[in-house]
This record gives sequence, C-alpha cells and structure tokens, in this order.
Amino acid sequence: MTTPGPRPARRATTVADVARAAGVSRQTVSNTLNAPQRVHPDTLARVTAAIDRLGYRPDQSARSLRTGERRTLGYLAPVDDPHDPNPLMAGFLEALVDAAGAEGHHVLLLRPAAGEQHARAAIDAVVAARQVDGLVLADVLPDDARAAHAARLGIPFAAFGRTGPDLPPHWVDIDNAAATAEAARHLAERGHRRVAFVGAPTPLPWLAARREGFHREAARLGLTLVPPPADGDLRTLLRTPDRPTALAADNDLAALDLYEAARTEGLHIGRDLAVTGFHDTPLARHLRPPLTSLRLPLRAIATALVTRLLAQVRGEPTPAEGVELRAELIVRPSSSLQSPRP
Amino acid sequence: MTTPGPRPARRATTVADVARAAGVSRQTVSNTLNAPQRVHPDTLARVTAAIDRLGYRPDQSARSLRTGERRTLGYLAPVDDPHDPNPLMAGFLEALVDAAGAEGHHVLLLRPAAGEQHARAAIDAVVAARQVDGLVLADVLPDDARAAHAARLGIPFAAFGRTGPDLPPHWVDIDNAAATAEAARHLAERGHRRVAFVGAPTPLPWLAARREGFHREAARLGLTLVPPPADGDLRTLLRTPDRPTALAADNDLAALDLYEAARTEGLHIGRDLAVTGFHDTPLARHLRPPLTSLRLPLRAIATALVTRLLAQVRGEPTPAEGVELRAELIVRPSSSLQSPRP
DNA sequence: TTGTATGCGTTATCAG
DNA sequence: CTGATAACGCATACAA
Repeated sequence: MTTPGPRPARRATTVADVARAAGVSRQTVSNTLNAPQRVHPDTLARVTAAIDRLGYRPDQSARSLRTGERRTLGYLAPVDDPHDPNPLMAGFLEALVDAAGAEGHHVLLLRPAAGEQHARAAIDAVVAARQVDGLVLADVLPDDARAAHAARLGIPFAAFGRTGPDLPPHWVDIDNAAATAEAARHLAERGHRRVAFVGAPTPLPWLAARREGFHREAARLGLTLVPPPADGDLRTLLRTPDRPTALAADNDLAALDLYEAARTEGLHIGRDLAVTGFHDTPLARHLRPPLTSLRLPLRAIATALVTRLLAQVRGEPTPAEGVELRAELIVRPSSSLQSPRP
Repeated sequence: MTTPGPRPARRATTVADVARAAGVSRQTVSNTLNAPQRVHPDTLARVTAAIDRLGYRPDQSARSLRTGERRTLGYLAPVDDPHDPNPLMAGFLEALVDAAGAEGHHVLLLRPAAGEQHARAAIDAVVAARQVDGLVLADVLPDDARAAHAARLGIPFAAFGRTGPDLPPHWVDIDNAAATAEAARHLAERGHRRVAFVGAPTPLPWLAARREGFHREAARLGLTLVPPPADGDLRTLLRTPDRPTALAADNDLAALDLYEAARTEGLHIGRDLAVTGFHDTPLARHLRPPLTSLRLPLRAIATALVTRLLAQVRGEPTPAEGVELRAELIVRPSSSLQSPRP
C-alpha cells in the first residue's frame, strides 16, 4: 500500500467566480442560465463566455436545495440474481438513461433486497432524502406493492408493466398479446396449420398475455392448437404423430430449448419445424438457423415512461390511460420457409 | 387526458420538526445522527423515537451542500446497442449497486454518446455539477481516455479493466489468462491432447488475455494447439483429420457457434468434442449438453471497485497495484467426459 | 452535554 | 435590466 495522500480538494467554481470574471452580479449569472431573455444580449454574451471559460456548472446540490428539483429519476430494478439477470435489464436501462438524459435527467439505480417491505423502505429512504424527482418501476404487476406505495406517498412514478384499476394508470407496457398474435399470423401465412405455444406456465401477466395472444389469434385463424405435453417435456410434444409444425416460444431461451428438443428428435428447424422466440436477444442471431423473434421497442418504452413521469413531476396533465407499444417481428430463417406438406 | 393537477408539495420533515417533537435543539438532532456518542442516552432515545415517528431523513442535497459528500458513485456505462448489450452489464450493475449500497452509496448511471470527447464531456458535467463522489468505469482499456480524464481532473475513479503505466493503478480485473489456463488444465485432465481456442481476433485486451492464457497453459502442458482455420469457419476447423478434441471459446455465444458447427459436422459435444465457454450466462445452462463455462466473480469485483474508490474519496491510502480476481470454472457435461481414444 | 450563529451555492423576491 | 438580500436544510465552530 502506498498513500497518495488526500486528493487536492479543488475548490469548484461558483456563480461568484463567474460574476467576478464577467464583471456582473451573481444574480445576472443565474439569470443567464435560468432566464436568458431577461438579460441584455451583450451582457449575456459576456457572461456566457465567462461560464465557458471557467467551465462553470451550477452545483446540483445547491440548486436542488433551492428549487426542489433533483433532475434525477430513480430506477427500481427488479430483484435478480446477477448471474441470471432479467434479459431486458441491460438494454432497457440503456434506453432509459438515454431517454432521461434527453430531458436533462440522470438515473439513480435502486436495488432493494427481495420482499415488499424492503422495496417500500427503499422508496421511503430515497424519497425522504429527496434524491429523486420520481421513480421508474420495472416488472410491475397489476397490484404492484411498489406502485401502490409510491402512489400513497404521492411521489411521481411510471411503471413498465400494466397496473390494475386500484392504481393510477401511469404505465407503459409491451402489447404482449398483439406481439404473439403477430407471430401466429406469420406462421399461418407460411402455411402452418398445427401450432403450439411453449413457455413457462407461470402466472406472470406478461407471460400469460403472450400465451393468450397466440392462442386467441391461432383460434381466429382456424389453426389447430396442440396443447403442451402433460409431462412438460418438449420432446414429447415433437414426438406425437400430430405434432405441431410451428411453435412460438415466450422467450428466446425457451426457443433454444425447442432447438435442442428438435435435434434430439431429428427434426430440422426451418425445414420440418418453424420456431419463433421473444426478446430478440443476441442469441437469436447466433442460433442455426437464426431465430425469428419479437424485438421490443425499448427506446419507445423508455421515452414513454420518462414522458409520463416528468409530466407528473412538472404538474402537467397526465394521460388517463396506460399505453401498450407494439413489438416488432424480426423474421429470420427459423420460420421463413413454407410449411412442409403434411 | 385528465389533469390531476400539480401534486401536493408535501413539505418534508426537517431537523427543526424533529427537534420540536423531541423537545431539543436542532443541533442535538444532528448530533444524534452524526455523533451519537456525544448525546445523552436518554436524549438519544427520545430523539431517535421522534425521528422514527416522523420518518425523518436528512435532505441529501442539503447535507451534500454542507459536507461535500454526495454519497453517490457515477457509473460510466460502456456504449452498447440496447439490443446487443454487453453480456456483463446487467449482472455487474446489480452487483455494483449492492456493493455501493453496503457502503451507503447510490449509483448514478451515465451514458455518454460514443466517442472520447463525449465521455470527457459527461465526466466534466457530472463532476462540475458535483453529483458524484467518484466514478466507476467499465470496459477500461490500458490507455483509457475516461480514466486519463478522471485522473487529470483529480476525481476519484475505479476501473473495471487494467489500466496502463501512465495511469494510477485504481483497477480491478478478472484474471482472464488464469481463467482460460484453468480451462486448459481441465481439458488436459480429461485426457484431451489436441485443443484449440476460438473467439474474436480483436485486439481487446481482455479477449487477447483469454487467448494467451489458454495458449500458454496448453503449451506448458504439452498439448497440441490447433490453429484456427484461415477462413475463420469453425466447420473447417472441425473437418480436418487432425481436428481438436477440445475447444475453449472466449464467450458463451462463441461456444454456441461451436455447438452449431459441431452439429453440422455430425460431432457430438460431450462425446466427440469438449467445449468450454466464458461468462456463464443463462445460455450455458440451456444448451444441450449444458456448457462448462467460466463464471466471473461479479460481486467480488464490484466490492473491490467500491472499496478502492471510497478509499480515494476518503483520502485513505490506496493499493499501489491493481488486482486481478479469479473466475470460477463451472463444469458441466460439455466437457466432463474423458477424451475419446484417438 | 446542549444551544446559538454561520455559511455551503443557488435561485427568488424585491428595489433600484 | 441589474443588483442586494433572504432562504432552502444541514452540519460545524463556538459559546454556555
């Protein structure tokens, strides 16, 4: 260990420094930044030059203390194992940071321990310490405890995931049902008549919506829906004489499971069997054949969330309803051939 | 659109409120939080009770303004396409938030546009606005422009990725070479004599280190290193009579490419061919056979980064050298059988 | 041990 | 259009 000593506490430049440099009062500097129309053009130019020259930026703490504006949004991450993260997490966060940045806001990451009481405590803490102007919640359920708590506290929030009727409709979601319905139409157009939907049987609403959207559209199109095997083994599903010729998975990893099962059964994806995934992860491009998948409009979702959140922060009118955004079907060879003749 | 009107600006509770409720002065409340040993136990209990009852937390902006401590660390995310994120991003970020939280710090996400000047501008902005106590940099190169800029500014930073001799050694990294060396030993122990390393030919130092670590250890063990095919096609590599019986990939997706190539050539992974990956993504568990992979110590890395960063923030001695942490080989069936007799 | 006064840097109010 | 003054909430030096 060596000790470089405490770093030099370089005193930051303040309004006073700029004012002195520009030969004006502190207030004029402040006006230059916050109400430029009130400052004489000549003065404005002089002050702006001094600001640039000194590299001045208002101290956000001081500004926050004065105005109450934090210019920071809190993101309440879902609780994940770092080694098995939510497949959306990284991409969505990047889109969120960009969207917030476009509105002059930063994103503060919050990650409470699992359990509703920890989530509530984390919200209480960050709100009481006045560190954020509002919260973005991910993986929101209809009766989400975090959303309910934020609503109770009166702190602005925006939810990625549909909330129920007991909560304000500050939500944005993927139209999961429409997404898988599109997959069903796509498969039908390729001539498939016997189809199946595979994925977790969990009650998570977004997964349920994907299943339901597929089932409903398949029924509407007159397709035959092959039920999943009782034992949950995909190979069983592919082994029956009445096996489906096309399958939609509720995420890309489930599609990978299908690839593996198909190989075990000697079936070739893209020739004997069509498959679609969900999320359009990098995996989709690496599979052979490359996997048709549903790409989520992450940027649009992030923008919509930030827009709704900042409307609340600014006391502007907010939409009376949540909004669902469409996923985009990225067609690749796993589903692009015509169905085999039965 | 409906308008709920501006939200009620619930005046937050302050020290004064607590002091009044507890019948003490503001100073005593402050002492209760910042120097409890100076407060009479009885008074302490009374004040603490009032704090809990009122749900009081110090306003972080006010505290920061006074003390200079932001209790926030900035994370400079690598520039990724949201639809093709760094495979570590999500997991590492979660670990980082946990590690920072354990030290009472939050994490602020920064994501400048691509290009060194944007990265510098983002650092300048967040430093000038005094929003963070220090920076965590990810995907750091030896001559990293962000690290150089942080060093120049005198703002504390910690780098995930080794920095070169011109920069302070505030870095933590995976021991990439040791990781792939372990993979080589593992394959040798399983009886493999002809091996190969596959992955991107990019000059990214962490990828180069993985390749080099594997090559060196394989040579030390007397294994025969099969060079990658000139055309870059993995199938060519597997088609030669002298094909390797074991392959190490520099990431899990590259391992997937190997699975696909092996199938095309009629080779069975786990029987004809052993394969190892890198990162231990969820993909590794879904492949058939499940993929042996190198799991990164994300929590330890995050903790080490936070420790080094906060040491600088607090002006404490910092380690004179960077540190490399070991990855863990997770053995799965893709590599667990003995080599076939040649 | 507890209370009083001051200033951190900013913006808003109000006079000039 | 510009300049002086106050206040945001907190922590600290100092006095009691």
